[in-house]
Amino acid sequence: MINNNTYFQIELTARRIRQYGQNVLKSQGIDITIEQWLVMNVINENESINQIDVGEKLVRDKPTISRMVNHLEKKGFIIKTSSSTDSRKVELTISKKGETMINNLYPIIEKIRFTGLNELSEKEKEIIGTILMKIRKNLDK
Amino acid sequence: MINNNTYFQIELTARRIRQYGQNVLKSQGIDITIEQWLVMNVINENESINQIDVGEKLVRDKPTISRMVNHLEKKGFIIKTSSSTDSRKVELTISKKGETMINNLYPIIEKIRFTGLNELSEKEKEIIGTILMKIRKNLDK
DNA sequence: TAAATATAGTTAGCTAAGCAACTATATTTA
DNA sequence: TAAATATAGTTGCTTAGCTAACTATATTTA
Repeated sequence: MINNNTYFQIELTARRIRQYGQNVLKSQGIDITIEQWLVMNVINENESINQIDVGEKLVRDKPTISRMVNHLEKKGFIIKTSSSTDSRKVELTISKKGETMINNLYPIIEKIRFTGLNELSEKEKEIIGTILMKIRKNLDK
Repeated sequence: MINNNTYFQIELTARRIRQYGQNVLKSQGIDITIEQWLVMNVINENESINQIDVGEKLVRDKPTISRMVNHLEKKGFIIKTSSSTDSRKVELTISKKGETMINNLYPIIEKIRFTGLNELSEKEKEIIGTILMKIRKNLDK
């Protein structure tokens, strides 16, 4: 049966997590997607980061990051300036509005994380991390 | 760090699996997506199934299945007829062309599955399955 | 230094997922 | 049985992911 397959379960769980998180954000009246939050968070933790580096941290390709960054800029959450030392590059920072959003978001994101994972022991988290990494390594050969 | 987070790893692994599988299919010159294959497979295992039931088995919503089914029909892999007992429903079956595709696909899909999972013991597969289910259950509360 | 190559980012085209609103047919229930 | 409700499927809108092809700027190398 397809539903017993490990791949299927990984994919299903990933989808369920995104869906659950999105619903929580929506229920709080917050106009941002989980993916957009991830980008915001990376920029927040890495002042003046460029798009390539955001993509590397989130393991997303260039066009995906490009569109998400432009989207976040349009929403006024981030500021995008051209690098003065290398004009191919962009420097991304969080705007005042973005900062406010992040401060609102942190506790909610923590709650989302907690909901799915609170019944997992540290040992279990470690085990699942190890197994997932093993799978990715096999696929990267 | 974001990359140590269990959610992030699940999502990343899911993406990597899809990506790897798609590349293998492409390299074999097979014009089908992993998602389309999943739908084909469900129809193949459940003669005359309708779209709602396909959606339930794959945990996808109605519009997603509707579009994928229409896509597969256009490609000539499946046949879609209106149910004679309930004209709201549809009856999905695999066409001759679809059957040929499935027969070609089975060994390739097995190989894809094997690549990522062959170094996992049965015990590990069981453990990861249990943990993933636990996460989903927490989110469904 | 001029030409070739590498890097950063964008645009276009595709598939898929999700939600909401819709049509059409079946079933319930008042 | 007529009206209300439930079910199956479709359409429209949005976001995201991927590939390929493109522009522009930097860096290498011949």
